[in-house]
Amino acid sequence: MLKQERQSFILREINLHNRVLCSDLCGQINVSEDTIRRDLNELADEGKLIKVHGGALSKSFHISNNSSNVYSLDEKKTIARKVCNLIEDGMFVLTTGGTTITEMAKALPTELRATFFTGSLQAAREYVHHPNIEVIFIGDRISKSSQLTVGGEAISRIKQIKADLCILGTNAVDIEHGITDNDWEVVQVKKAMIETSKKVVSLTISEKLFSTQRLQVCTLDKVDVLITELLPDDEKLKPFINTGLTIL
Amino acid sequence: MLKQERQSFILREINLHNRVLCSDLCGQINVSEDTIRRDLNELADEGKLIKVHGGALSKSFHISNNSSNVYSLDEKKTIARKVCNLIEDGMFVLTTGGTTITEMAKALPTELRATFFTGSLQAAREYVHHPNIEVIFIGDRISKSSQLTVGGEAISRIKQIKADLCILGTNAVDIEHGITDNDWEVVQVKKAMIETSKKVVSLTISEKLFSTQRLQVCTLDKVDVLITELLPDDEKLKPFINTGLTIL
DNA sequence: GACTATATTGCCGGATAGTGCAGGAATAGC
DNA sequence: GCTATTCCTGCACTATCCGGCAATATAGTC
Repeated sequence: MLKQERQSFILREINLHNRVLCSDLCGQINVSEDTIRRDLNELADEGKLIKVHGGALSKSFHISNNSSNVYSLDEKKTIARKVCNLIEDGMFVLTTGGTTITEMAKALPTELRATFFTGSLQAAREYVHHPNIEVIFIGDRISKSSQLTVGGEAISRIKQIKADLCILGTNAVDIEHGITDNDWEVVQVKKAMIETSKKVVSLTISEKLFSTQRLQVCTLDKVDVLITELLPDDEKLKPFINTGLTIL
Repeated sequence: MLKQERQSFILREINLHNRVLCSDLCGQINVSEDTIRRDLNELADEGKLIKVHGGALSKSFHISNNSSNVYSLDEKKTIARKVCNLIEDGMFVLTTGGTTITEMAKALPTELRATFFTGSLQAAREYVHHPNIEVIFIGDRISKSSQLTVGGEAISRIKQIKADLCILGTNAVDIEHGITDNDWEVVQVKKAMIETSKKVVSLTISEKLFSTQRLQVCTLDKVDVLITELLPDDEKLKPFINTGLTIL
């Protein structure tokens, strides 16, 4: 293989997986690690990737996806790890957007093969980086405030999908009012998602428990699983357990 | 074998495999490696391929894999400024993705009020930042390599839109072969976009002029306006002017 | 046909690029 | 602290490149 070919291969690999290891690459391309290292150094000099000990990282990933200003990042990462366990190979998964969903997308195991449906630009951008996930975007008008598809067309598309799992990034949850939100159009979309899915999972940081907003998305009996960063036996979650929800 | 024969054989070979080796070719054609090398150098001077140590690479291959970081940013900004003049208030604009389109999105005047349709995640993310632009995303499966919507659903949606303007980020343009690309699914989408639009604008950096890829998107007579970073009276653009295209 | 100018090709020798390997330095993880 | 990788440097070997030269083929001219 020619040098330039090899470097292109490395760049493709990096755009796909966001990172590469010297040891992996030398197996895939069948050259010595020294050669790979030299390639990575050259590409790093050209500014096409970021060289790190043992491999290299995608530059775009690092710049565009710096989660530095995400609120409660650690909590969201904890949530992300938990929700990954619910997703199995071959599933059809319908998701909303938001930072929690974005963190989940990053935490998805590499070997997972599933089909993800979403109307969120942020979420879709994360999903496409995953090597084995098929991404279907639900089209229609994009709401500027939420960067989410809204509108009748989107809703009728969603209703055609019979998803195994619906993963909702949730703004407010309360025993009495269930899941609530503040954007009418987004609520319509979420309602459609819940309706068409076999199992509904709500992700939320504990701070948003017992809070409400103006518009109801659904009552708690529509929700199957509630995931927060807390341990399932936490005192705060007791009232939710009593409603019959599964807590993770 | 004649020299021209040999060179066109090499070009065919390169379009087929994206790369050739000096050592392989001299066996196939039965001439010395020196002759092959001279041929490759000539073809490289004419801009028909990229010469590298040990062989040569297809130009398209090289460009498409290099665009991951912002390649030729200044040129793209120049293009962006020119295309903005074509967009008027109230228009329905259909666009593809790519870095050139992304630059255009950033350059759109704040007071412009128009409706933009796209299947590109990158482009959509830029459009939503604009205060007065309505963004409609064309949904369906997202192609990982191009981060663009592809598939029959997308194509049938596109055909329902009667756009005033279709703005194509273009990978390769040539007098004889028109606009060409290398991803079958993306080509189908672009074809649909061209078909349904009143006016078709092609954006490309001059480096991609006179280059071809494997699959034809459309012939030049389908294109109304060609925009590059060059001045309209540039020598390189002469052949395109002769075809009746408007050059900006 | 004879001659000349030019293009094309193959070959040679020195220069250069690309690769792998070895050994010591640097780094990450425990 | 220690150990295991990973990194870097210098070196050797090979493939490739480049310029010049000679042989041959081609085209045009008288």
